[in-house]
Amino acid sequence: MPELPEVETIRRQLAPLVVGRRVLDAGGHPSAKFATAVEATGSVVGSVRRRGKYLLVDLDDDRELVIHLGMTGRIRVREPGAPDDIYVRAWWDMGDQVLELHDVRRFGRVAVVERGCYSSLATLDRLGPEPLGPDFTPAGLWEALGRSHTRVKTHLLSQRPVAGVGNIYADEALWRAKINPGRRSVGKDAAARLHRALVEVLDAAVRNGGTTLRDYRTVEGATGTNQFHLECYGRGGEPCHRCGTVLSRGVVDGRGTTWCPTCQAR
DNA sequence: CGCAGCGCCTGAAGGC
DNA sequence: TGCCTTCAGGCGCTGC
Repeated sequence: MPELPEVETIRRQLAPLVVGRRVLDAGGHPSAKFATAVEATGSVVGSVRRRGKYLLVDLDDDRELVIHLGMTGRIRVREPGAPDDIYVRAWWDMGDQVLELHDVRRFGRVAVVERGCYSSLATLDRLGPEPLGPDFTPAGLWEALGRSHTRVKTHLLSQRPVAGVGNIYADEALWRAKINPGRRSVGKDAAARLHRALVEVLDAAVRNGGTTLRDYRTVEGATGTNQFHLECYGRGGEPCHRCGTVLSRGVVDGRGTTWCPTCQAR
């Protein structure tokens, strides 16, 4: 599941391949989530940016192509004329190469919008600060968490207190910060620990090229290596690396969750 | 406006 | 072996 580190890894690889190139033709799966890919036809690609888990491809006519990878989305750049692949949900032909969104489960989506106008994309429109940028602060996180009584993990997944955190890094950061994922309020000290944990976990994951559990691949088709550094996610039933207690596995607001019942006691 | 609950998707894995 | 069920889960939408 591509979260911030995975999308950032993709962004870095994609940018030099497409910047300055013109979209000669484009198309998408007939569903509304992908059909608007065609609207980028004729535009020239500017910079490739990222906000949270959203890939933002600037176009030269004050518009931008927004791509979300959902659960199983992959970005590929291939030579034209390759055999059909039934899972290509959107494509942009740039002449001697084709940019593709490959997405088995179709949880991803594509949109072409006026630059910075995200009213049609509610989550992006109300996205929290970038966790690896200057706007993400311990005090700001504490304040954001205090505005809600939603369980802290669920709140993180909403993308509002901070951008780009999904199930893997939520579990990792909460474990590192020693916060129970089901808590409905977080004190100032705990918020500061969570802030630090999020920055450390996400920064390390970017340096490791993302976490590949099953579907995630870089633009070049490689796997990340961060899966070898996970302390909590996917380790239910195994001993906590801090205290040795067997990690619990359960469901928090419908999301599979792993935590240490000792380090992260209520 | 906030938020809980539901539906979208399909391959993999497990049960019998 | 093969069929069936369950699971994975980000996010948009609906309705209270």
